[in-house]
This record gives sequence, C-alpha cells and structure tokens, in this order.
Amino acid sequence: MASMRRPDQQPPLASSRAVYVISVAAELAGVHPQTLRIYERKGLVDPARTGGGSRRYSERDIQRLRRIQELTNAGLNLEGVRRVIELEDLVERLGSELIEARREAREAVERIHRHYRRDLVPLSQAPVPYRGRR
Amino acid sequence: MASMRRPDQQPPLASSRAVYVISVAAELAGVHPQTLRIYERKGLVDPARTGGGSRRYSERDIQRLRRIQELTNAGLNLEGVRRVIELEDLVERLGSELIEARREAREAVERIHRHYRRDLVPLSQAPVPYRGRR
DNA sequence: GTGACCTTAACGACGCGTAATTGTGG
DNA sequence: GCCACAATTACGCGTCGTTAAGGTCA
Repeated sequence: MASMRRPDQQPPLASSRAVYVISVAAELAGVHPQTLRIYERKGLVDPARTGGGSRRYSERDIQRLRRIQELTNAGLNLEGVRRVIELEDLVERLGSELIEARREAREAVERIHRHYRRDLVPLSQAPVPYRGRR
Repeated sequence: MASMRRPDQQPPLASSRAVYVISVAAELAGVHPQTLRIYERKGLVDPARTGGGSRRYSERDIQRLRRIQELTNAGLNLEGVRRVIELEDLVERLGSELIEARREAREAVERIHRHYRRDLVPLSQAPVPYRGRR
C-alpha cells in the first residue's frame, strides 16, 4: 500500500522531513547552491542524503539557512555564524530552564501550603482556602 | 597631598582603573597598537581617554582584548567577535539567574516549613527539627 | 540522452592586520 | 626638542561567494 511507512524510515515530523533538493533549498534560502555546499563543508548545516548521494534539506534546515543568511548579511564570517548559532541555542535552553525553575518553585510553595493546611484543619472546617502565594 | 583623590575621579576599582597606554595594552594583549585602534572604531572596546586625547586601557579592557584575540585566532571576524561576546555575557547572566532562582526556591520551601512548624508546636517542645526538604 | 546533482578549482571582492605618513601632545 | 600617541592611507593575505569544468546518477 502506498501510504505505509517502512520500518527504517524517519518519523514524519514536519520540521525534520528532508524534502528539498539543493536547488530548491538554495532558492528558499536565497543563496547560490554552491554556497550551501560550502556551508555543509564548514559544518553549518548537515542535510540528509539520499541513497544516490544527493542532499535533502528539511524545513528545519531551511530555517537555519535563513538564519545563516541574516548573520552573514550582518557581516559575520562563517566561523562567527557557527558560534553565534551555538550560543543562541544555549541562551534559549537557559531561558527555558529559568522559566521552568521559577514555575516549579511556585508550585512547590503551593504544594507545601496545601500539605500543612490539610494537616491543620479538616477540609470541611477550613475557614478560608489557600489561594496561592501573594 | 599626593594621595588625595579629587572629587571627580573614578572610584579606585582595580579592574576598572584605566592605567595602560596603548603601546602597553597592545603588548599585554599581544597585538599591534594599530589593531587596538581598529577594535575601538568597530566598537569592540571603549578605553578611557586622557584630557589630551590619549587612550587609557583598564585591566578589564585587557581581559576583553585577550578574549578578542582568542576569538579572532579561532577564525571569527570582528563582527562575529562582537556578537559572541555579547551572547557570552547574556549566557553568564542567565546562568547566574538560574542558580539564584534555584537557591531562592530552596530557601522559600525551608522558610515555609519553618513557619508552619513554629505555628504547630512551641519551639521548646519541637520533637525533631525540620532539616530541609526531601 | 538530457538534466540536475556531485566535487574540485579558479576568480573577484572584501575584511583584517601591519606598516608608512603626517600631525600633535607630554 | 624628542618620543609616543593620534588619524588616515596603502598594501598583503585570507575568507567568502560565484562561476566553470568534468564526472555520475536518475
């Protein structure tokens, strides 16, 4: 059946499906195809390959290529682009961790309040339910 | 008296005292003096100036110059160096905030525990003191 | 067999560091 | 008055993007 996936195929995540050949990817990113080959050699992108050896770029790859364009147009060379992207990823992860840490702290405080209030008075007699900090 | 500071002088923070002339700064950073002038024009460093217009580099400036050298030696151009340093500062701030957030969360939890335990029993009769979460 | 892909090489433009020049300040 | 600094200009080298040439897969 045409719609069946073979077991060794990638999961069909829309952002990571490698579908564009190099000419299309270059057009989408607004650059020369040969430039994309340079980027790969420098380790800035790592497109999938077909059995025959052709590159296949995913939507995620295209996004990254666009970011690379922004940075080179801003005057960075390729090594700079690589580092900046690396650091931007790190900043994003740290930001997420920070938000997560604050959320968990808030929830821990609420949990402890609830815990002690339950110990202190029967639920039916609780005068004013705890409504969260602040 | 020779040791008195005039009121308009900078506070004597060792790291921000601008003491090195450009030739010394260049030597300490291992670069050509003219290179330092280029860095300044590109906004990578901003040394203090004397009344006569000469540059004076602080220890902090030297540190930054050394970092710039590391990055350019690694193949970045100046715009890349500027962005990387910017992002590294941001990463450092986020890292500190994350540590701080986790510390505050821990302390908040302890504080609440202590608060409720104080409400429950007189201090003198407290059976087993609270020793932190977990 | 005709394209589109692959790789390697060559070319031109630009960025960066150094050196040279001329002027000025301590 | 001498030496170091300031600013501008010129030169050499390396990087980057593009183009070209020749080979391979669909």
